[in-house]
Amino acid sequence: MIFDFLNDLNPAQYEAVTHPDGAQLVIAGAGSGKTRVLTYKIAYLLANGVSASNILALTFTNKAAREMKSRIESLVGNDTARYLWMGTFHSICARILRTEANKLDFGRDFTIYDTTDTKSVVKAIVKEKQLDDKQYKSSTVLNRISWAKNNMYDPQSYCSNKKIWDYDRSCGILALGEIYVEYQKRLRQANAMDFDDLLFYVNILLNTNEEFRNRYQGLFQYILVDEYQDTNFVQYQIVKSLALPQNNICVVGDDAQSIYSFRGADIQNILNFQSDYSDSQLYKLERNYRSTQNIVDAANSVIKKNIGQIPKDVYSEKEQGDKIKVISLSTDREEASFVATDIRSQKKDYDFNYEDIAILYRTNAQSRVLEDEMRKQAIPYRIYGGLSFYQRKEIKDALAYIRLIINPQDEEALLRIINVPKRGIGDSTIDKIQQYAHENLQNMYDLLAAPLDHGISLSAATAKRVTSFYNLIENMREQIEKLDAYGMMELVLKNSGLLAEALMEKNAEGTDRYQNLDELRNSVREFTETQIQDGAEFVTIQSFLSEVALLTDLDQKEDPTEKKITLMTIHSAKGLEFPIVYIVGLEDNLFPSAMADLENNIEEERRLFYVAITRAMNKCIITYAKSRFKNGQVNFAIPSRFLNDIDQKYVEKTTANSKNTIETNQWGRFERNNDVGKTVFRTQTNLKKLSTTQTPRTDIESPFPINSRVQHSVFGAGTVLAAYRENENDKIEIQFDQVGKKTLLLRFVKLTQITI
DNA sequence: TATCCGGGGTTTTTT
DNA sequence: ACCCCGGATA
Repeated sequence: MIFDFLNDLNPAQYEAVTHPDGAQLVIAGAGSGKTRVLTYKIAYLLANGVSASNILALTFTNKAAREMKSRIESLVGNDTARYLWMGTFHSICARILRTEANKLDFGRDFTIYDTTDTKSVVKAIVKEKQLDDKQYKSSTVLNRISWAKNNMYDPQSYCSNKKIWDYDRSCGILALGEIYVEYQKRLRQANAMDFDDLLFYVNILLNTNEEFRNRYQGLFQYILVDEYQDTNFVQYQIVKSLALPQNNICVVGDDAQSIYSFRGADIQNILNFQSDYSDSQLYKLERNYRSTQNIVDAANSVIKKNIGQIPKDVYSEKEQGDKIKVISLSTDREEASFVATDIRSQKKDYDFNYEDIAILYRTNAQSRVLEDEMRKQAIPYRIYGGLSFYQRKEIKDALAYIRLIINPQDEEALLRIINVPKRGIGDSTIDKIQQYAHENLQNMYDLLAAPLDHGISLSAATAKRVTSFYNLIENMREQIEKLDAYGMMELVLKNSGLLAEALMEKNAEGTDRYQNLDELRNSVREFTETQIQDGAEFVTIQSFLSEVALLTDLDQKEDPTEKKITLMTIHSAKGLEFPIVYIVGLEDNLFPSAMADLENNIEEERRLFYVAITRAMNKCIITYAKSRFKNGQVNFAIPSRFLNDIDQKYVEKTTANSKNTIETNQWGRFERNNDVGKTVFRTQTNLKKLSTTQTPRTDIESPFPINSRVQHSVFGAGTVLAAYRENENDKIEIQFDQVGKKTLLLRFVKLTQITI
């Protein structure tokens, strides 16, 4: 019987899966089988004769899409799942735009600019407009532009909007509109889109192009959206528009797990779903199949502290399980070493495997210490986020060659590789050509053929080098129709000289780079083979590149034979589960983040904590450190307020060494009971050369009297020469005499007394 | 043109 | 501790 698989579902899941046509909201508590419902629902539609190509399923990661597809294939017993439109918003939009690019006056081989590219565009604009790059930091500008696009403001409407103008004025960034205009112009000239453009343009087409709208509304008869609580305004609009007119739309999510507001996600989308679709049906999945009762109950007690959610009652019928362990350590190093040691004992005493274990943290920066410690204790680990494979320099270089070959207008790619490997084309040469190109509205690439013909003043030797770079690229361009993706990648690696360069370097770094390039080559081959298996006749390098641009390292294939623990941020852990989860760094100003002390952000941080706890199936171990090395100096921390949010009856507290108290007096000396008498100073900023114009003051209260001798943990002894007070910030600067070879200025912060 | 040095600034989370 | 940039130097 083809509907046999429905027997796998519990009653609530069954109802959701077999919901008839129309709008449907599935509120799925953590671990309640959300993915299962989506998967089975699609299988159910297929079994009912709906054609795969008429189903659009939007997932949060590409990996989730892949896994779901293969699961569906095994449920329905054939490979029709291949024709599903399934992927992230970004990859689906990219796919649509490849075929519709001409409607927007883009070429179909447009490049997708990543953050590095967009940053560099913004920097160039700010520089050319002679704006202050402190005020107009590329990250600030890009955040703002991203916000604008996510809210469907094009450059014109951005500039003419009074509210936006007021806001930008209050931030002292009034030129933003102007930058946005120029930015968008540049991207267009480069035949490039950024991440936000992919969504933005699809929505533009839906709003303005009737033929387009009819085509895709007709194509997507059924729409399913995973993680709906993390959709932003554009995504909301796209879904809303595509679902018309029949509104066969099924959204799945959990408002308690909304953690992406920083990129525009609006929790209201899920809260308002029922009023947006008046005849929608609500389903709730409340039974958690993942975690023990203790974990579920503890997580519930945390999330209860938030107000304004869809009421639900998540419960587990698994065993009670261990209590959540909360462990206090004195430094971040000790925290890492505790975790490593504990992992080894879990593995030995309880027979867990490495792949059962994850360490989750709030910020990527925390991974460093953990990594060191894992290596020290010989624990195999896999780290996600941070510098991913496709972010590495050599990989980006190789891909930039491909980008330029495919899209000669791609100026960022050109700038990246014109002198990589070194071929004697320096900054001033590049500047001249670029300037000429911009002034005369020409493509930089076209000028390279014969720069002297355009009157660009270069020495004959330099011009020759430029032309030969042009010929290098042109020669490869000629092969693009003939060679498949793998062939092209081989050609690029060889002809560009990147492989040779890595090989020449006879150090560890060089071999590393060589291996990475080799891995890139392998991944192209793998890609090519998979596509052939899926029925493609000829796999182009274009298809590889467009895939890769939207890949995250979460999407990387993992080798199942390699058993490793997982290190990742809580954000990337969303949707995953592990038998044992360590959550580290539960300190105020870290988790919750220092950026989030405003009342409306604290709830999102708390949801993040909820997400972290609910990743755990059997054991959840939480740690915090009393001091942490950050930005080159020791910072003292107090335990996260979230620790108090957990109902203590689910918690077992351990202090690694409970006698270890730290007290600081208001000037940042602190004394430990085990080394009383030693005075350690907390410095707030880095040491810097004395360059102050301030006049020393003698009238202020200072723990360091003039001419007294002090001992610094790193810089040794010094004499206090002067003290300053910096406005009302309770900061005091002290000038030491020759420490090492330099006169140093230290800055101290007045601490409020803390006791841990 | 390439490389080296030093100063200054810096940190949330990601497609 | 780290990265990025600019200026000086080879």
